[in-house]
Amino acid sequence: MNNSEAYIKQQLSAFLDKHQISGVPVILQRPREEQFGDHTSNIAMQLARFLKKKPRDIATDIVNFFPDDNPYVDKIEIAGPGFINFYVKREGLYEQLREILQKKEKYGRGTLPRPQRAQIEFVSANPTGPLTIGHGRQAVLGDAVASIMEAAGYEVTREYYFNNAGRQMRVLGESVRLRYLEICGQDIVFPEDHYQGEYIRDIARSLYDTHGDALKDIRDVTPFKDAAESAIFEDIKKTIARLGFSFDSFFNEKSLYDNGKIDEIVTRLKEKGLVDTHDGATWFLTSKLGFDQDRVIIKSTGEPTYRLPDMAYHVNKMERGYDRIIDIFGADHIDTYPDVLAALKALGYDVDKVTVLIHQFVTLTERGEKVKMSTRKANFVTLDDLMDEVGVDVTRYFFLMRSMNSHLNFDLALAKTQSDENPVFYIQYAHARINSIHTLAAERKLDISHPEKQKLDILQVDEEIVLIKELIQFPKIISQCAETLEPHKLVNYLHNLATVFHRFYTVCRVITDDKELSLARLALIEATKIVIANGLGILHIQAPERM
RNA sequence: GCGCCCGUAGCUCAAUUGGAUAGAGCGUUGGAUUCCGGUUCCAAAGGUUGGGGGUUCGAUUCCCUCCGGGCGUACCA
Repeated sequence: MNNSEAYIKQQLSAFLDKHQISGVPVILQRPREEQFGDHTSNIAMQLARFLKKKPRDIATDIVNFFPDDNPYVDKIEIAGPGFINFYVKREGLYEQLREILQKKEKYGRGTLPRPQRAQIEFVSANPTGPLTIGHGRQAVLGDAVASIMEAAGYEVTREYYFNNAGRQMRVLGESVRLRYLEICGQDIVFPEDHYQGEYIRDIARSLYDTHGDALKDIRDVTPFKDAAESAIFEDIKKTIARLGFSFDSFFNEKSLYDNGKIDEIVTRLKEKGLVDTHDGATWFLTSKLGFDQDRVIIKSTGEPTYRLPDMAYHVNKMERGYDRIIDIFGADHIDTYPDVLAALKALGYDVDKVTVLIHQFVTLTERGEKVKMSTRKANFVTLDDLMDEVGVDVTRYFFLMRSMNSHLNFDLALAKTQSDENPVFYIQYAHARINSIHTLAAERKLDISHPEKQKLDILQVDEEIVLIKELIQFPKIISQCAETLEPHKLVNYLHNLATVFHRFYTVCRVITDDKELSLARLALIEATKIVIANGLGILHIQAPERM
């Protein structure tokens, strides 16, 4: 929050106190249109029912309540049905512009009132194959959410939860074993429901390279499974690293069995009278908690369903003492979490700490036709393939530019052809352009080492003022994104900022014979560069010096 | 059938969480550069926000109902 905003809010609160009104929030918004000023309040319309007066009359009272001379507000107008529009003094803008130049890479960070710890779980794909484009969306989304939270002041743990036991993994091991036997020269029948991908052959090949045919009589799939798991995991980690981040921890579901936490959940739920056994299975009585049906947590085979370890895992997260716990799931897992949360709540944990983010699918199209993606059938395009085609920055940008609860339509052919005119380059270009102006400034012997000490109030052209106003939104954007956990808003902001900058650049020549003006404009574009670099940095997208 | 998400310009998507004349990109059409990077800028055309009701000063946003699409609705994860 900047000074003018704080001042206006304070005055409005004082007005409410004077009239002994409570329960009406004082909210300032930034008007959509430039002509409506810098801040706007709808409070007069909100108060109409309390004061039993016309909104415009109340607005007049409020305007009169503001002292004539104050350090921040230049002009106040009443507009439309009763909006109060505030026009701030320019001195305040220059002050805030200077703040950017002083704080540099710290600008916009640390908006959280007090430091908090957060854990965020995402990707969590079992190691049965390379990451797909679908995983890519979640990986980039999760990392960006984590990074935005870090910028706001959270200490974030990025966690990957996986299960290396169970049916899926046995099938994987068996798939490798069969390919291995094939390489050994045996005739095999490869079942349709096994993993068809070429990477299975690669793993089998490397086993053959190190062991020859020594494993051909081993019926146990374990060595094949283990080899596949470690090879695939290594691959996944490489892909993640290429995307520009890494996980702080990999949490193995198996540990929950080993330390008895799985059994403990059943016992504790039993104590609450929420567990029953019939038809050979153990049931979680969700119908007692308002759900329409009970859920099996231990199958008649004695094997738990996914719900049970999920519950134990979440209890574990709770006990680690985080302030916030974020789960990111694809839309296909939408039914998994209500039971888990219900169990947590029943066991007395504070469920409000948990935020579940569901993102919709990536529908991949090729020449207008939908491509169904399945790891098992191997008709998928891997995340690495995508990065090979369009690069890391475009990949990240593409996954981040849309709201997560909107389906992402990914036309592969289009992504390739557009990769050289992608919107991400539009933002990066602004950054590179500024750098190149700085280079010229240095050649002209202009001293730009201390832009924060520059005289700034000669920046008076509309395009300059608009740019300043856009720049100083940045801290608020970060805190809003951290609150709503929506990275696409930061993306949209940066794109808009780039637009405002390019417009400024077209109208205002930075380096001219007027030395004082040149230095002021150099300071302005330095601030622009800082904000773009900070924003892209948070999204883990490069801000290049030249392109 | 039930639950969640979505439906906005030709296409892909936004919309300050209920605000003023619903905005961008791509595509289409027409313009701008003796000068700091034209991967740029300006302009035009393009809309009954899927349909219908309701809530109120005010609805793309909230509620109801229908239509259409996606994902679930397992003793798979």
